Amino acid sequence: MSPPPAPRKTVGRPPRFSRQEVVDTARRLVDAEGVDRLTMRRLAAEIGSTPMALYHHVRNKEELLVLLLDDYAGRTLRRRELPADPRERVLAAAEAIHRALADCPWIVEVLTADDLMATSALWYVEQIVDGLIACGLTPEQAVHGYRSLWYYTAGEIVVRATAARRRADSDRATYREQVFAGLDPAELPRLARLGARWADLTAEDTYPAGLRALLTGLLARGAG
Amino acid sequence: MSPPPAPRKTVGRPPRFSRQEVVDTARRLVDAEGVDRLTMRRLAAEIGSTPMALYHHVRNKEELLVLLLDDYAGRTLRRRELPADPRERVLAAAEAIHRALADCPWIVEVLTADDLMATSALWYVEQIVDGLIACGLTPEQAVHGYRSLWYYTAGEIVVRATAARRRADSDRATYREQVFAGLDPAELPRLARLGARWADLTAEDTYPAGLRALLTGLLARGAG
DNA sequence: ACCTGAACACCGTTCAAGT
DNA sequence: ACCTGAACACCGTTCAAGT
Repeated sequence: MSPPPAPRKTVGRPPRFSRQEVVDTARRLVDAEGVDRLTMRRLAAEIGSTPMALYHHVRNKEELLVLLLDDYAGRTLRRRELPADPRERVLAAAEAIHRALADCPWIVEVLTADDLMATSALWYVEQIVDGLIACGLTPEQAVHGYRSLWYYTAGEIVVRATAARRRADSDRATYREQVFAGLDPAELPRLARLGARWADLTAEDTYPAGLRALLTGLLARGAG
Repeated sequence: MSPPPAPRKTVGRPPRFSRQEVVDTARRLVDAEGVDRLTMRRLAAEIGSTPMALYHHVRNKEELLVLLLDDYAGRTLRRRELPADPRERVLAAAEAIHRALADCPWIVEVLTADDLMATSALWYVEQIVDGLIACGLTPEQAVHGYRSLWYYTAGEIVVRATAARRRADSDRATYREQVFAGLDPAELPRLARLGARWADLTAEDTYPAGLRALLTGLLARGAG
């Protein structure tokens, strides 16, 4: 009903900086010093302004982080050629999303609701849903399948990132080794027998294999 | 080589409170007011002490959170009867872990490295690994399979929790609806056609179905 | 050994006022 | 409309001293 608001001209004071400049500066700050150092005060100083000026461009810090992630996804998730075979297309699209997130170490702090991905990575979501339908799933099954793939992918990212963060803390690694070394074989025979190998086995990158297994299962269900 | 340190008796000042009291009080605080309100200062006030006294019982706030999660897992993940059939046993164990975490809304802040679970939920991990081996996987495949199930489970929890947190923000839901309503059918035909149904479809609980699909795929790979 | 008080070096955000 | 300054109500953690 109502038309888009007409561009107001020269009402009030002209802006000293834009929302995009806020996001760009935040990105530079995060890349250079890590997400912990991204504070409203620090960012304002970097821009050469005051903390409160930022609140004219973003609602609050959470919105800034969402903007930052969208910006990141928009620039790393460029469309690329995907395989024609639908199954391979689903795998390639999921792996593209996974790779983009894995290369973004601050992602976990920002987190990962599914509607966050949806704004910037919709093209890849489309490829996954379409590929699943081409493999024989109904549209409903395809959406549910996409969600399962997304849970698996997001989980791998989160677990990987927290594990990496904890690895810095060598005491904790030692503690886990002690736990696994001291397991009672009568109580937990499988884990006790695995013992020290647990650390090596869980250090391997099993994302692609698990992704394929999940897709196999999703298609088996759809077919059955 | 060195024996465990002999229990020192009456050296220095007797403690006013124990580490377990710190954890118990923290749990009460989190249950009553949410994890955001758990600060060292608030907790010290609740205990009737000073912030710095806490640092004699926990190394820092992060250790306190890990302790808290372990405590929670220890009291909710009690062992229960699981099905004899190995496939059903794996599903039941994964669902038990999932349920425990889903009932714990502050879990995402604490996060979720796999060695965290391992200390308190080892019995369930054992059931999963053992069940996978009984289904025909090698021990190595079983550990990798457990990890895939854990990624999927952790991802569902994280996505669910952030989605719930964002649901309070009704602007964002409206925003997503707008995005889906305004999709170009020529660009993203599948998503455009799904349109408003996306919200309903993604609101459904698909954890159990995806879990079964993943397990099916893991066992198919193991067998093939 | 355990606890306290004071301090350091910060946060995100609101409010009232300026241009 | 946009920006500033000052303030509010907090943080986690260190340090030096007390018992």
